[in-house]
Amino acid sequence: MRLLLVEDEIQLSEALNQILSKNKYVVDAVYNGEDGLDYGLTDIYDVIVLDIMIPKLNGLEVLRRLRKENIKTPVILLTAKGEIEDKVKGLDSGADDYLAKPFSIEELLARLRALTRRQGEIINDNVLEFGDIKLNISTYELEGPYNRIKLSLKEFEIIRCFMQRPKTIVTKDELISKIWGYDSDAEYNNIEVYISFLRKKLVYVASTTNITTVRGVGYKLEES
Amino acid sequence: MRLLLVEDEIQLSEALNQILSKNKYVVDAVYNGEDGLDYGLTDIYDVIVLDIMIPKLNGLEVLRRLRKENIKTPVILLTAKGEIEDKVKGLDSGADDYLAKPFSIEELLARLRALTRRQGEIINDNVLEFGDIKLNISTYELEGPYNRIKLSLKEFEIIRCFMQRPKTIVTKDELISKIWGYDSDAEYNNIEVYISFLRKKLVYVASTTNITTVRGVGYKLEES
DNA sequence: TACAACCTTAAAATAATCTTAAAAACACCC
DNA sequence: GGGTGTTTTTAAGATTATTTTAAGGTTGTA
Repeated sequence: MRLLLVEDEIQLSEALNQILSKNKYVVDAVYNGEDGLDYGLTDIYDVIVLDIMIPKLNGLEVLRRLRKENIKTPVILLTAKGEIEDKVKGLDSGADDYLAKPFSIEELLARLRALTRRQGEIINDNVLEFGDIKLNISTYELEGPYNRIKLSLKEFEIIRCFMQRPKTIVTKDELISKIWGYDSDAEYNNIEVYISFLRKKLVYVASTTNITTVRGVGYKLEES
Repeated sequence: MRLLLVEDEIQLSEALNQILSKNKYVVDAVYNGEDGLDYGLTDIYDVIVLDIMIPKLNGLEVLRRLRKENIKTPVILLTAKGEIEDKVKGLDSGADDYLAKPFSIEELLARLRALTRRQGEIINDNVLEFGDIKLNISTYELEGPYNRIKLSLKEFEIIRCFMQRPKTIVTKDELISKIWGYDSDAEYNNIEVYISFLRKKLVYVASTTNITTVRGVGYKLEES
């Protein structure tokens, strides 16, 4: 689960980074609005934690521009006390949630869980499930009815995309920008190779799910 | 074993720092409540020694907020004589132990040992167990079915991390921040070297457990 | 049938990790 | 303080897993 943290107070940022990392988020921390926007635009994050009062470009502006560019990543805004009512709640800022400073870490974690859960996955501690397969987020292992097998990093990231929104099409471009980076020049064939690897492993664990190809578009994970 | 020392009297702080360091604690010293809270929130410490009468934010308040943020690090409160009865013992402050000034260093060390001992998973007096190996916390010895061998400090701390939560992945970054300090610039290769040492010692004691590597992520301790 | 998209496989390239040895730092003892 | 043994760090080459590339085969659709 990739998380972008945009917070200029170094102390707070580092504390949050530690705690979030401990809670299995892969955290990128930046310290001003400009960087926040740049990073956010890559669309590789599952959730963004965004302070409002930050240098160079304030949080609300960052959020507005992200939404304008059609980035739908869930955002939690961090606000100093009192800021919420006036500026934020009033306008439809496009945020998914707010949290007034000072906040409890537990509350932040709870809201993060809520936000990331709503994206369609069934989370069980740190396991992603669909049909008869389980993907262990912390061991990178894929488990089926009769077997379990280790996945490489790329294999893992790809099947994770599928399992986050099963039965829906994931395009090749989406996979490339999510896994290789948005400015990557990786070839479609790269994906095809990994899809082939993954299909073999799905057979190996004896799953009834399969990755079907949607010609000209991409792939989706289904139960057969 | 990482220790946070929150004490504003420079003389005392430095003296304690010296002694604690000599007793194998990795000490971070701060001199007021605010910093104490910030550092404590990072949740990287195994124990916190916290004076009550300190500037900016008093020790009890620091403790209260740590607990509110769900930081469970054991805390020893240092109190001037007479403070205990009134303020501390009465309220459920969340402290794990108290020590009235002036105290003997030996007493502090004893209580620290007691506090840090109670943390492990399967503890038998001061032995951590998993599979067919035992790790003696006070002698730094690793014991397997057919042998026993002394570990160096770093070797000990690393395998201790594994044995506190066996079968789960411990990342390299986690190990570095836990054992070398969170702002350390130790290289991954350091860990790799120690993992190699530890594997040899696991073979030497004829254990069936082994440290498996999860490429790109970290290591975990397993039974084979 | 022809073409484009896709699949599969093996090999080459890259990157992470392992292992060793030696240097440096540290602790201990006289 | 100097010598000795231990621990930690650094460095370099070997090993292994992963990722990329490339080439030829297969499939679906116009």
